[in-house]
Amino acid sequence: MRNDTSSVSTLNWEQYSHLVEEVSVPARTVLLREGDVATNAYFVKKGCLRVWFNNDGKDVTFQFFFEDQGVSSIESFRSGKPSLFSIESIEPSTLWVISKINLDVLIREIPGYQELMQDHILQRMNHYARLFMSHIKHNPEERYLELMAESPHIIRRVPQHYVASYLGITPVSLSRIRNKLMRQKK
Amino acid sequence: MRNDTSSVSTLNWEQYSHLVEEVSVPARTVLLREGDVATNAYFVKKGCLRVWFNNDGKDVTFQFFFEDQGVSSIESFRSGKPSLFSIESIEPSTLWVISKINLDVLIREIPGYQELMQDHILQRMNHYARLFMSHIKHNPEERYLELMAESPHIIRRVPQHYVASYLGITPVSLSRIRNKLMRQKK
DNA sequence: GGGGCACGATAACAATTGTTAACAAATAAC
DNA sequence: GTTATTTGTTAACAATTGTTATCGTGCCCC
Repeated sequence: MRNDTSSVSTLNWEQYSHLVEEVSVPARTVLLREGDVATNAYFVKKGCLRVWFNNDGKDVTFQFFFEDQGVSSIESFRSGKPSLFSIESIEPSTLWVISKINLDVLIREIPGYQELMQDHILQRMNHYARLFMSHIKHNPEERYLELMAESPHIIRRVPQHYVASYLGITPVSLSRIRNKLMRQKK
Repeated sequence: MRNDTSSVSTLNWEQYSHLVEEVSVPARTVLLREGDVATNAYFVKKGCLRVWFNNDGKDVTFQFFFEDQGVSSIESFRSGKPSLFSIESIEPSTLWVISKINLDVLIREIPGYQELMQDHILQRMNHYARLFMSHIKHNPEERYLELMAESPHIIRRVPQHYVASYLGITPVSLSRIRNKLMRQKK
């Protein structure tokens, strides 16, 4: 399996308005369905998204996107093969949508795109490496505390059962961990 | 924390013998100690290495390297800052060692080094992403079975307690999982 | 070949997590 | 406003994992 969701570096999208379309969607709207071929890339203007795949009938959420982040299935986008995951809105969201064809134009228009992309991939590599290392060195409670410290916006805006999935535990277990931490705090 | 061990793509090291030195080390030899600044990069000719860091007095092993793979702390190497992890031999090993200065020369001599590096980083990103996703979708037993299927050489050559650490569980638990799988097989 | 060390299996017990189900509370849909 | 749906909490029980300790084996070193 190849995983490669990708947040395109911050750009001033307004100036490329001839190539991108602004779209508003309600909460829980699927933008790309697992198994379909990606034809668009998205950039979050307002709201948030999650990326997930089906594992024996259960959602596994492995990434969240918020304002000023871009997301697409690069692999499906480039290869034309079915995407291995779905992209879905969590909150009602406003997005810039760009088609594959227009993105190719855009790439030629942006100076230093290669370098942007290189930096971006290096950043993502470090992100995943840290996630992996967090899992082998911390237990679920510690991972939750780490997430609270490093990404409080995720805790604040993402429904708890998606956070549980992201932490690799069940919603019930996360609820218990929160309960335990609350009791300790008092 | 920044994580960036890196296996340089396969190269014919013999032809660069004026820049690299061949060194043999016994098992359990530390090549780079956590906290020290990296001055060398290594390439495994024979044997295997592990990369680990100290977490509250306990080893956490998060990567293994075998024949024809290169390893260094790129970050420490580039920035001159202390390395966040140690590199240590598991088996008696023969390595090609290259100094920072000579690597810079080498980089200029290798045609298409940038592209090699780009590919390499993309590969590593996918590797870490898969490791992370494996952790949130599988339990320890499933992860062990996956490791057996995808990296049997790790199971074969790496001491079990390092494998346990890599899987994010205790040696005792891994021993139980193996015992359970053996009993099921009969 | 004796002594230490690394490695792995197992036992006993505590702690955590998964599973299933029932029940609130909040939100969305009509 | 009433009805569904989604989300979160809690309980009860099973299963798994962590912790600590003991034991045995194999290996290296002197």
